[in-house]
Amino acid sequence: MRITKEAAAQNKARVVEAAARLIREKGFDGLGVAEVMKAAGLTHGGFYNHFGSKEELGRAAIREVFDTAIAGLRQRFAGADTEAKRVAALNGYIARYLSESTRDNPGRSCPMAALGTDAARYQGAMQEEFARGVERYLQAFAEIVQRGGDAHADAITALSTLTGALMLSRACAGTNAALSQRILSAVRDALSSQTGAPGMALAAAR
Amino acid sequence: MRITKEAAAQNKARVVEAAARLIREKGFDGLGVAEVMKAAGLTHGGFYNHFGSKEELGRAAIREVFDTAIAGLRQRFAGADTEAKRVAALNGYIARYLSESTRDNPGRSCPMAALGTDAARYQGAMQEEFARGVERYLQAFAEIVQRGGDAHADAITALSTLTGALMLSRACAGTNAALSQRILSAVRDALSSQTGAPGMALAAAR
DNA sequence: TGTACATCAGTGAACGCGCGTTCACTGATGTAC
DNA sequence: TGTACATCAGTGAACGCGCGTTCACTGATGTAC
Repeated sequence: MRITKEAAAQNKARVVEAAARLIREKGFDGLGVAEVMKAAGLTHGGFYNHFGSKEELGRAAIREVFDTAIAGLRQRFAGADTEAKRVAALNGYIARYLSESTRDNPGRSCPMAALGTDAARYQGAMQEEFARGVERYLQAFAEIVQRGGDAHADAITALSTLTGALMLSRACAGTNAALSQRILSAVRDALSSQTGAPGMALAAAR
Repeated sequence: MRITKEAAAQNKARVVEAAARLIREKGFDGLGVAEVMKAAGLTHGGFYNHFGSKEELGRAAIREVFDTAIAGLRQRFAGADTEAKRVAALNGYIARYLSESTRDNPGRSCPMAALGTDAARYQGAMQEEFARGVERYLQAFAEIVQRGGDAHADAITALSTLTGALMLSRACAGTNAALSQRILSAVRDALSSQTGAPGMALAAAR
């Protein structure tokens, strides 16, 4: 039965949101069209009223995931207008990024740590969307987090360390809880010890 | 037609080697049983003479991948018995790990950077095998590369940075060559600037 | 050391399940008059 | 503002392809005597 244009747009948005969560939890290959539609409260048949293909949904989900992540990043540093506040926000960001809670909820956290190695195999539009997302996230991170020095290079190094650590921590979580925990705390300590250093906050090296 | 036991064992080894390359290139889901058998010069029907399931092959491939990687690591530092040689080997390792050549040949390089986010979704035996591999690699890395301080923690931080950078560099390679290149060189520079520091070689922070 | 038979690695066709995609249908919405 | 008709979001069955897995078969190897 036909529904309001507005209702249809909301349905589509819910499908994209569901996909943004599920793609991080299960990967693009592990995600089913029917499953996503069900998670959005719909049946699978109507999928192609909104998307030309599963890949088109994948692309929309990747954009959504980066949009959310970047918005969250900006919000975390929104009020940090003094050096002290900036350092506090930075430490909070690190502690949260490398927390058990984040590790155990990939569906709600960093796109790069959840999809990074898959993304290297994406084709066409999905590959483009992911690369654009990485660039946007790095850009936002460099702008917000850093002053002086080569901000972009520092942002790259810091994010590499963060995403790598979260990814490795997740890979071990199910079977070696101690190692998984040690990865989180080791990298947390390493990065936190730098946030106070003037002009090189969050840079893993300089 | 029946063949020599020895020949059969060689065939199985070739299948595992092919899988070890292909799983890094395409991921476990993207890898087909028939494809792996063909790459090993066989037909798909005989697969179940060697393995109980595709997952069992996956497990063997993951072990093989880590075995190869750790052997390569050990070899690189084999003759480094002085501090100067150790620093040189370390710089060589970093330069190679974060090279275009490595980036463009996932099938022959680091398991963690090629499979990390997939591994977080592995189940059962594959998950265990991967986690064991990470632990073995970290152990080898800590023993070989580091002296003094908390070697294991430093190894974790350094490897997180390396795997994260290689992964991100690959995700951008197809669509944003400049960014991909910048990721490699930024992290190369950041890590290389530390290898000479006494007692904290390769530690991203201390 | 030969000989006869059982074993089993490899082959290629076939099965069957999952999943992306298509399709006929429904009925409320949007629109033309 | 009503009215009649076309549109189209949503439904659920069905299609069809890919791929993991199974199976009957082959013939050389391994083994029992």
